[in-house]
Amino acid sequence: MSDKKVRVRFAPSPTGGLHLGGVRTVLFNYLFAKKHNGDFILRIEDTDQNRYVEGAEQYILDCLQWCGLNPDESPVAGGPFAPYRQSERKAIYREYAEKLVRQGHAYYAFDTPEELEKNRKEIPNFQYGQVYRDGLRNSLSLKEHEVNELLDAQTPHVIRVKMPADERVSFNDMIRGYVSFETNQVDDKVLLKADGMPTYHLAVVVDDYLMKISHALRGEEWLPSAPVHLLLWDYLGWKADMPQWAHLPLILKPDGHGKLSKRDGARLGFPVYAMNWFDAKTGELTPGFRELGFLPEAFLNLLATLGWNDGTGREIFTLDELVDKFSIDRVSKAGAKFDFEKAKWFNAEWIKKLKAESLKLKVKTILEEKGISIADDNYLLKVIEQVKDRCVLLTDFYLQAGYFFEQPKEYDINAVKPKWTDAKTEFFNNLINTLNSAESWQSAELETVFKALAEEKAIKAGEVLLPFRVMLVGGKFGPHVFDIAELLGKKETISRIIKAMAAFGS
RNA sequence: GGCCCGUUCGUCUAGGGGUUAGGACGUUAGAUUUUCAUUCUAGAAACAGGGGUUCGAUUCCCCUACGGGCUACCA
Repeated sequence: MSDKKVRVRFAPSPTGGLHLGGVRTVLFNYLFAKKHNGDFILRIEDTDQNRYVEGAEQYILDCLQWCGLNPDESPVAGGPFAPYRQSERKAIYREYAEKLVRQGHAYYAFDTPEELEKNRKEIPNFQYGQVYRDGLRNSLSLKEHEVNELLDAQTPHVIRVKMPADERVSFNDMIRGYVSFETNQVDDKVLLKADGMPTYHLAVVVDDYLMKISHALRGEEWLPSAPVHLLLWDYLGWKADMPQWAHLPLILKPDGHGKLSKRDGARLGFPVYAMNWFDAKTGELTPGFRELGFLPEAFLNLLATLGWNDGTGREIFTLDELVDKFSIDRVSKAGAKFDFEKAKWFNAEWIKKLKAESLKLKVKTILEEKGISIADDNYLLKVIEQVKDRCVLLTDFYLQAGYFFEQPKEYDINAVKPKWTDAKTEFFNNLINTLNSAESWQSAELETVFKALAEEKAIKAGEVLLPFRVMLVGGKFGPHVFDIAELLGKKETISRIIKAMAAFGS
């Protein structure tokens, strides 16, 4: 690593929710920056007015905050290179685009979208570049006075980069190694749109330069446009300051093939966004990992190990540990299919790993959303400790912990009824009395008392254990019954037995 | 179609000229838990194909196949 300060950026466009691939790109940028004591910058690419969605910027900020990947500089945090919203930097881009035109590396193009559309339809393999640019309406093909007239008349136009002929552009990708392109194959990308907004190609170069970005980590889908960016860095005279590139492998659909997309979530039954995203334009709600019950620690962890590993076989890492272990040369080249089962495993591991105290707030929220009010935080802590090993998602706490706070609304009758006998009725009636007179209320003692009574009534403990569980819990699940009874307390336990007896219809 | 990138169990991956090709998820079987889950043990499961180079190739090279990405006044 050179002694130049490491500065990386993530530049999402506020056109929708934050995708899995997006979060992973942020994460890798963040890890890389922090690993080298550098800065992580958030820039907003809000230059596409057609696709811009109100609220998306805030949503992205919220996602990053949920994940704990807070930027050092951003439209909100501010910073020395403000503004960080590209729409607010419009004038800057125009200046550089015009400079490129003056240098002869870019030109004005007056073709309308309709004309271009027609060409694409009629000419096979049409591309605005080497082969066809002379036949189109631009400042390269038109006479100077014609161009000036068009410009004076405020004719809508774009600025396109002029790709050179017969050159080979190459660079060394931090992940892929040597990559090279033939300039003849690359088209003259639009740099500045007719509305004066820059395209990604111009903006990324100008902003990365101005914001002193040292390393650019982005998705592999950007690889084909890398030569455009490389050339721009060169033409603008900034070659020496060009960041080092890294193109991250894509996250693919778990079935079939292709890049994971928003639609896949609904189709395959798992989220593809970090958090719920409500699109105000379409009125559509796309579910997120957070609301499904994922811990941010697990979410980050699973994303980090999708395409990266530390070489030891270890899979569970905290964010700090990831920062410590991260190394760009251990990022794999091949795309990874997303596996929701493994994602859930990560979450289960994290729920087990985290202390009840760390889970408390989130569990409390989930229970309260289900209408369960929590009066005693200490009690909640004990409950969480009891059940957290059996939860895969945070939302599982409703099923696994809910009965500690309210009596079962219904019982798994089928588990009890067929084997119910008068002897059992008698047993439980006796049990109520026994428990009523119990002096202490400890799990182990309750178990002793319970079993002694069973023996006295000549009933196998196993015969009444399950009914007892169903009385307290409502179903055939949960921790050790007597631990549950202990937590529930004397009064509540007895009350549940009485209530259930009635429900069992005995 | 063109260009670019990629290819180890079903999935995520480790490895790397000579290995019983390792781990994890999932799966199967068993143990423990008088429920369920956890936990534990064991099992099945992979180097895309063809040519080189080499004493030896899954590993290096080439070709093919397959997969993916890009090919917008979207990012």
